[in-house]
Amino acid sequence: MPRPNIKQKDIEDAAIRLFASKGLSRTTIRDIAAAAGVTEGALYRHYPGKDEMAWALFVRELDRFTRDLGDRLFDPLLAGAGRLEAGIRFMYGYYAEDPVTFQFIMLTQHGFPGEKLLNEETNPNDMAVRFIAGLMERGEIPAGDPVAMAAMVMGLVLQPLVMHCYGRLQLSPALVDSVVAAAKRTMGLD
Amino acid sequence: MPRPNIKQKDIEDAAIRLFASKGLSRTTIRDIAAAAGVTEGALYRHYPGKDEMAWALFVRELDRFTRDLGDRLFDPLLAGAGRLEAGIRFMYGYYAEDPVTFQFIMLTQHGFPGEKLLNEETNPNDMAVRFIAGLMERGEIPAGDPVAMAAMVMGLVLQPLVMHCYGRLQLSPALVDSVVAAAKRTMGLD
DNA sequence: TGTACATCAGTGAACGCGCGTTCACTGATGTAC
DNA sequence: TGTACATCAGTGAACGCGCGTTCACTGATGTAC
Repeated sequence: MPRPNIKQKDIEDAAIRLFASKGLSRTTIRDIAAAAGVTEGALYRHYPGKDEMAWALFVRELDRFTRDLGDRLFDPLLAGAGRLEAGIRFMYGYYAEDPVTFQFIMLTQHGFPGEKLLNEETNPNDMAVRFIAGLMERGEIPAGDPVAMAAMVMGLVLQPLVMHCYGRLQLSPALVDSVVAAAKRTMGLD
Repeated sequence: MPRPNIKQKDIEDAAIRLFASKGLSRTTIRDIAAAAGVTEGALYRHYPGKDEMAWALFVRELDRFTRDLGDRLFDPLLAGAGRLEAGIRFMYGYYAEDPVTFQFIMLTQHGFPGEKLLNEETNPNDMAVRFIAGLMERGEIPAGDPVAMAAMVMGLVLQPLVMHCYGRLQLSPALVDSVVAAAKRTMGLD
């Protein structure tokens, strides 16, 4: 009856989609299995359990996103303003291309129990802090607390995307332009 | 054995505290009852169920916060810059005074199923949109999309508080000053 | 080339725990007379 | 003032469903000889 196949990707795609839309705890193993066209036991061929799967997918996607963001924020061909702009455009492009994964990354972070992530070095916040600290050290922007500045800029950049998730705000090239401009002004890069 | 008393406040305080720290779905009725020094059934004397209690508390606290925020953003004695500054200082003061409730308001919103809140008119986002739209109409700040501007400013203001929740960022008067300055610059109020 | 065997993703039914909820009860408080 | 009664917050034990997880199984694929 069963014809072996590569269902793992189906399971992971379904899990990310459901986690992103319903949240970790309101998504059940049965939800995922049904959406992937698989029985419940199949999940346990690839992951030891639901929580482990969620965490593994979260880390995988967050690492991928953070690494690509870092490529922009530390592009050796660009100066500070260009790096910031490239980083912001990357984030908005990523969201436009794969909103489900982006939402998964953004909204499920608060859903995990012990703050496992916050010790890691591979997350967008720490990346932004290092980027800003570098600019301050080289005198490209006024000195200050890089952690505070990173928080303000990340909030400014990401909140419009959150509002779009909730259908409150339309995305447009003009919006991205205004976010870039506002971020530059906030950092003192204009 | 039982001595009747006003345990309802104990239950609600415990619930808010647990919801804020562990999230809605990882907080159980037994957690709340134990923290409030009450048996599980007591909760059902005041609310029809767990979800209804969580939602009622959330709406109550969000309404209170939003109303007080509105008092600052529409203070007839102040102009635009003063209103913005008063609103931001109110939010940081509220967080400093009652971080548990603030965290409950900020972080549990994503934990509810159908986006019940987003239809309401009594939430900080809509308040900020109306505030900014008013400034644009009166020409106090450059015209633009008030929804987009509200998202950017709210993100800029709130993200440092989120980072403080996670122990990443210290709060200080200087930080609040820099947030106020950055918000004014973002809105074109300087 | 065919045969025997190990591997392993997926099945489908069952298990059992944790959770929200229920319910008959208790006893303190307030009120009518 | 005392007595009878309604009310109602809180008790504590139990219920039952939904959930994550388990497990004996199936059958397709790859490999050794």
